[in-house]
Amino acid sequence: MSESKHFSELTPAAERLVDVAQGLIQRGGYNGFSYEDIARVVGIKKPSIHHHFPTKADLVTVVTQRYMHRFREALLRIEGQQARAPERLLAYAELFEQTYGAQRQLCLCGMLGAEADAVPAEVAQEVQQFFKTNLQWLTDVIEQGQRQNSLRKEVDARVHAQLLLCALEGAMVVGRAAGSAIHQGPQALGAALIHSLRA
Amino acid sequence: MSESKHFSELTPAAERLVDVAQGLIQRGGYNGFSYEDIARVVGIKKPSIHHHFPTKADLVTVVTQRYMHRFREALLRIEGQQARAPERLLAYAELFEQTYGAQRQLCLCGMLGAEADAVPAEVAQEVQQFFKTNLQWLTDVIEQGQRQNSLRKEVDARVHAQLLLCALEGAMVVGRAAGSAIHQGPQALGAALIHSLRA
DNA sequence: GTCTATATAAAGATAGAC
DNA sequence: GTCTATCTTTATATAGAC
Repeated sequence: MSESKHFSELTPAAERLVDVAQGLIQRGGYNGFSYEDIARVVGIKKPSIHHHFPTKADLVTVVTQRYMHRFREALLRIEGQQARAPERLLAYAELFEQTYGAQRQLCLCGMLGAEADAVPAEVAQEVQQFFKTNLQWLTDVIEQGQRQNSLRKEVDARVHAQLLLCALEGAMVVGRAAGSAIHQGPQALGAALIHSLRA
Repeated sequence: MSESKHFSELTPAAERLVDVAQGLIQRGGYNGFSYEDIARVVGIKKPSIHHHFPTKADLVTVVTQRYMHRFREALLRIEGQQARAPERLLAYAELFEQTYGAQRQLCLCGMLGAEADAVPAEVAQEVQQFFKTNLQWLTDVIEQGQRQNSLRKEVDARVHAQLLLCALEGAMVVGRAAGSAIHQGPQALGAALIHSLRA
């Protein structure tokens, strides 16, 4: 377990590697890419990557930590821009739509979560934190909406937080797997679910 | 693209390999297991596997075809045992619970779907068929329920078929990734969703 | 149907020069 | 920070004996 840099201290070269690695994971998973794949895309040689990230686990840990941090920033942004719970939930669904929309990329943590048994323990731990954070945030928002009378009071906030998160993560998996057979992206499915939650 | 045996013609030895391969994929994904892993579990040597399945793509194609076939059988069984749409949907959710419940295994096609860009084309095609079949079946059941007045008529059957399928697939991914942080399995989440669909 | 032996290539990683 | 060269291990696969 080598000590790795914090994502805030990355040089431009290292940041580029993290960018490319993230995209490759979102497409093919942890075991679906290699340092060689990154090297090809970035235009350097394989061993140069080890200078920045000694091991693959180091690299992916930083990728995941940065992803998590950016997601937290996005949640804060939503809180700053939307006052009411239903709108906050819709904006949340939009985050998943943006990830998926561009190139049918999966949520990084969705992908790594599916592979949980086949990734380094450090990575699996970051991924677990990602989901705990998201579930807590969604639960809080739903409870807030119930207090403010914008969401139905009869539903269990925790259950419906999970329902929304799972539907969004699942929409990306099923969407890319089913190809053109599916026409609803995460946003549309999320909106349908959120609609049924409204007071 | 070598011609491979049909899953109905497997010898007991070959069937055992398919069993083990399926479990390994459900835990670690296509790129998360090797012939060596299978050999270790089954108790034979690696090259013996090639006698039954020349390539990894051959093996996984058969695994997926058999999985798909069994799933179709399960859908037929539900149709034979449950007359009403809400009960059919609950029985459907139960299928996912059984897969996930035992050892936190993912749906085979959920896993392979997530990895779609990193698996052989033959496999990706089987997976696509799996999701098309499931979406069509769920849509039909929901429409039937709407005609029979057991499910709400205002909802879009196609959208809610996707919603249920995505929530169930997502529940497995999120559940294993979040660890003990999640307490609702696929069945509980599915039941909550189906409840909101009832007329 | 399974084995040993072997081939080939890829993946992850290190050493040391520039 | 990047390179060439090299090492080690693993993955996938083949050949041929039992």
